[in-house]
Amino acid sequence: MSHRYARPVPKPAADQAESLQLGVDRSSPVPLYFQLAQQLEAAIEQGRLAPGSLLGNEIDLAKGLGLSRPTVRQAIQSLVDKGLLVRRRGVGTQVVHSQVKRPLELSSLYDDLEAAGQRPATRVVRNAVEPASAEVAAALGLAEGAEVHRVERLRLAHDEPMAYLTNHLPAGLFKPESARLEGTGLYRLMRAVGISLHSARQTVGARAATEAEGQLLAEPPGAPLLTMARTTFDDTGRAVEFGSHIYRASRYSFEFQLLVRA
Amino acid sequence: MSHRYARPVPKPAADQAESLQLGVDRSSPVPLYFQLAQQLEAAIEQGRLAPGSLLGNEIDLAKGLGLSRPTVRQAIQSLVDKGLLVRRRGVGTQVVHSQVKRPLELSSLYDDLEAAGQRPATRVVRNAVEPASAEVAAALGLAEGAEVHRVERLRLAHDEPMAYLTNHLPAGLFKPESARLEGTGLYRLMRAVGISLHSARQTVGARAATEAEGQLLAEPPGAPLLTMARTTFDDTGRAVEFGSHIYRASRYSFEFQLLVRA
DNA sequence: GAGGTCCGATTGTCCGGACAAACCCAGGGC
DNA sequence: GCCCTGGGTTTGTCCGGACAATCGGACCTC
Repeated sequence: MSHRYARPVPKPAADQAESLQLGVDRSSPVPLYFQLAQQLEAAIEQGRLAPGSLLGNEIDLAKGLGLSRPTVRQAIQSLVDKGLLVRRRGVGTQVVHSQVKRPLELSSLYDDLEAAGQRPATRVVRNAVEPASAEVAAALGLAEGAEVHRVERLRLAHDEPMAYLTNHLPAGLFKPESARLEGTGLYRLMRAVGISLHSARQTVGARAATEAEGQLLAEPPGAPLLTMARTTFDDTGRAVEFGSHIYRASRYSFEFQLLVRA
Repeated sequence: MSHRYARPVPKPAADQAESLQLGVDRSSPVPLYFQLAQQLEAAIEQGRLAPGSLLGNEIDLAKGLGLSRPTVRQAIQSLVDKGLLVRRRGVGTQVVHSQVKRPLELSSLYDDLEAAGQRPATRVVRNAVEPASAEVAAALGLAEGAEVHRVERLRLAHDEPMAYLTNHLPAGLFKPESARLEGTGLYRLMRAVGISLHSARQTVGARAATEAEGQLLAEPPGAPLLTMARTTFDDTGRAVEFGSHIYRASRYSFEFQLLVRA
């Protein structure tokens, strides 16, 4: 008991570039820092880089890969921003050991369900152009009475109702066709026509189901519903979508990851 | 109507460094890029930089400030990450014009209420050390039966119950004293003793109130409640807190901002 | 043995430059 | 009038280097 090696992980940290099979392809159009970030992320997810272990120092890593230090730093920084790595001056960069998943995408319910293997289906209940109500106009930044598409959809999983989705889109942005809405999510359609979704503001609450809502979702009146209202903006700051949705609380909940801002 | 100037904002974009009173203090210990970022952010918030307007190009900006381009880029990038600016190659950097607020802090209910001027109050109902249940142990990454602090609090605003908060903390991390919990939020106490909160995983749902829960929150049995379960991690990835909370849906909802990952 | 001090290691900040890629607009060709 | 091409502008990527700030352990002193 005379000797102690208290270092968290006394890893020799030799040529990680080789031991982790890191290496970049300079003929690829993919940026070098991005290639490196992807490889590191894969190594972390597959456990080849153990949680808590130290990454070799930036200078050696750069030398081993034939890159400059700024490029290596850019790669590491992108993973720090994702919450996968933590840097400590004077110590090094280590892998966070926790089940950090994804810091909350701007995701659609459709994609969520599909990723969970839930066989999502959509029934378009309504799809029409109408003048915007005061609430919708305010959310979208339009004049009251301006024309908007109104889309109402029932979302099912395994043939069971999950949620009732009501969306409003400024007319002229693009025309959501019912046939396509049945086969995929709204966001995927919007991205497909070149709208680059950027940010969203959303409110999540709960309330008791009305009679009509109960009918739609196969719940008794008064059953707790999860509500979500969301306004989505493109990268110029224009509001491109306002949705107000209700979910069966017995079947659905929101799960997400938060990162503290530096 | 023969001439059209379709440029979004045909701003001459001369010496913005002067017109916006930008300038850095090289004797300050605050990093240069951070000083610049703060000044730009202030200019945006105060409207001196109008939404949609173009920032002068990076090279001129750097020259005007006596900084290098990488430093200016670092400042701009930090604001892009916050969602305040958008870059377009070949075009320039422009201010997003939308009511982007904050991309969701890891905030405590206490701070939220205080910020809203709601005069929050706390009544500590229970504060004891006990063995961890299976659920708590799993959430905190401890062995079942390991000692944990269990804290139950009733949170009021304007003397009305708002939420009932149940938290579990690994014993030995720090001792949450009831007297201090009455005066502030749990997160503030944890930060004060040097625990650096880093990320959290949370689930938001809804359910009907039980008889006992209704009593606590002054709601009838069966009333819809908003539920939130959260596990918080420090920057080494250790779980430092697990909370499972219920909110009166009639009085409270979650509101937050999402940013799309690049 | 306890405490403070020094020092090597590592990341943080900053510089100056170079070329590539994407975008917008004007001009020319049809 | 319409399409395509070209050039100028601006950001994106990458390099190599320099010094400062911070951390943690080793060493020395008392």
